[in-house]
Amino acid sequence: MKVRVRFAPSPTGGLHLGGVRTVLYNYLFARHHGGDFVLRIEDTDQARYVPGAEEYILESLKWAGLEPDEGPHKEGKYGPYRQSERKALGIYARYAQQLVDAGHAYYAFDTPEELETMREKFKTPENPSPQYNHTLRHRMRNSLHLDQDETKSLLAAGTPYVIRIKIDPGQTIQFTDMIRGEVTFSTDGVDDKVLLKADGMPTYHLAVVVDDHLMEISHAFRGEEWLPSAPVHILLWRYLFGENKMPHWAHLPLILKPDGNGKLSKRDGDRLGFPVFAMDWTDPRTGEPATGFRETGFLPQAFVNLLAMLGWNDGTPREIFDLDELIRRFSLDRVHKGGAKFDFEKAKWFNNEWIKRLSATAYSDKVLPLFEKAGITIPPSDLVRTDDDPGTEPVLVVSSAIDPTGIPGLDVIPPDLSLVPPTPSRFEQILDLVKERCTLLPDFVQQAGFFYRAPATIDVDAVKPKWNAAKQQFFVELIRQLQLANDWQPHALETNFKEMAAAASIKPGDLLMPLRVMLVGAKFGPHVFDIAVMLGREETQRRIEHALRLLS
RNA sequence: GCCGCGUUGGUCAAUCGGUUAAGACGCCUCCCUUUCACGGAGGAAUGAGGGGUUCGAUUCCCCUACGCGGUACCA
Repeated sequence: MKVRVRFAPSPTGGLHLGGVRTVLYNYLFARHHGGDFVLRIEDTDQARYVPGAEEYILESLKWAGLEPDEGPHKEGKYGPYRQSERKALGIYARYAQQLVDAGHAYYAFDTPEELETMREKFKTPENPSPQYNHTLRHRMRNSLHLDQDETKSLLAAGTPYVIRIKIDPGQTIQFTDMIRGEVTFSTDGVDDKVLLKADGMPTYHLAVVVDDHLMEISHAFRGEEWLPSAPVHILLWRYLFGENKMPHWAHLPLILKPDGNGKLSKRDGDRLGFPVFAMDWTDPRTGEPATGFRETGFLPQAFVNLLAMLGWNDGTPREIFDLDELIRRFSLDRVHKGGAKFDFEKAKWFNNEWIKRLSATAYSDKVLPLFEKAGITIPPSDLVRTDDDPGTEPVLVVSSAIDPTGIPGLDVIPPDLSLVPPTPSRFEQILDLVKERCTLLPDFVQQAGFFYRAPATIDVDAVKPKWNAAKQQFFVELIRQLQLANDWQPHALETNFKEMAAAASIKPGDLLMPLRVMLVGAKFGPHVFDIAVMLGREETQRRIEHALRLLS
């Protein structure tokens, strides 16, 4: 049987971390088994529908590199992929009717107000939320309780109704969850869930079963919060298509908030200062904004990597994986049962790892706009790659991300020479120079901005206390020497610098820091002679001269 | 309340009956580096509680506690 999995979000808002992880596990499973990954839009709740959410979800998946094989954006032979459109085709009503005819479901004419009244009336301290079930349904207005003629005339009169599943008590429902093993429920605890709403839309319960069948889904992954309603779905499968045709279920653990307990929510992100959604999202109805991982400066590789490790591991101490490697190694039996608290510090660590491992050529296009936003213009000549080959994908360059042996700590360079990276542009060379200092993409502006803009302020306090005439004289001489230097390379500059220091009888260390502050403006950055080389002769001289004026 | 699921350091976690209970993040110390990082070496820190089963339980079973989820014409 062909492996087919689906992600079935409802377009009600931004795509949450947990949602992306569900997608990821779907995707990894599908790819691992050579199967299909389909996107199905569960837009059956008209009241909660949010325009733009579907597009947002799709774009998020594209960013993360987890594009579905089929979906509303890419029709396959199982379409349409929006449940509202499937409803219009009469698909769900047909199956609901089939259930009614077989005696497994019934019409219920109770209005929302009547339901509310019922809940109030039967509420007790022992049973705070009475269910519409075998103990109560005979007191309600439904075709089980009403006599046939009455039901017929109600129907004929166009009275609004829903169709509910008829759950018989005293049965044990059991199934094997791929993550949790045997799970058992008694039907005593499950209510007569609505299958078809008064507006003709199916509820999730009907839709998930019908569509999983029609779309030939072989394995169904969803969040743990769905576990309690699994018996309804199993019964539906039994009544409609046969339990033996049912997909294998896997209920994924939740992603929890870092402090305290409970599901991670957008609120927690706002409160603790980290993103929860994949990309920026503004609710079109409330105007409420939320920041995304993308805009915070995460690399999609890191995002996917960290999400994969939140609830799964390959059994080795290894933690850095690219998508291909995850596909190769993913297996459901190594998915955790318990929920995992989200740790933003660790998330940032993953991002820094990926920034370091990749060549800047892989993400310079994402960093460039950040410089521009900060008012730093990069000259076009700095963006040119000398041997620019538009056909080369500048992605995988280094490293331990590719480790076919699986032996921890053993880094293997990929033998695949077809992935020769392009020669970095000057801008990219600069990014490569500072990347180990950056955990989020915007950090590059702080770490490399001085290459393009002379420091607005110079940390003279770091230099002034130990400043003297001899040092002043040294730097005046240095400017002259730099003018003469014919080998403009880090090592040559350093050698020359140290010789000068020796000649002036000053410890090189006492001069290195001042030089750094002159060029950078503060005490940070890569090796100072790398900076000078990158800056170029004139700019280096200019900055030293400028600083000298401030110091004298 | 009822039903279900879960519970190894602060966090992510390995272990699939026998280990000095890995590793990672974070934290601390030191080294490297006359910057900031990277890197390297160390350190503190873990099996919720109680019963069983067993020669032996973190591991299997039961109970309790705690947490989470569900209990909608929401998904």
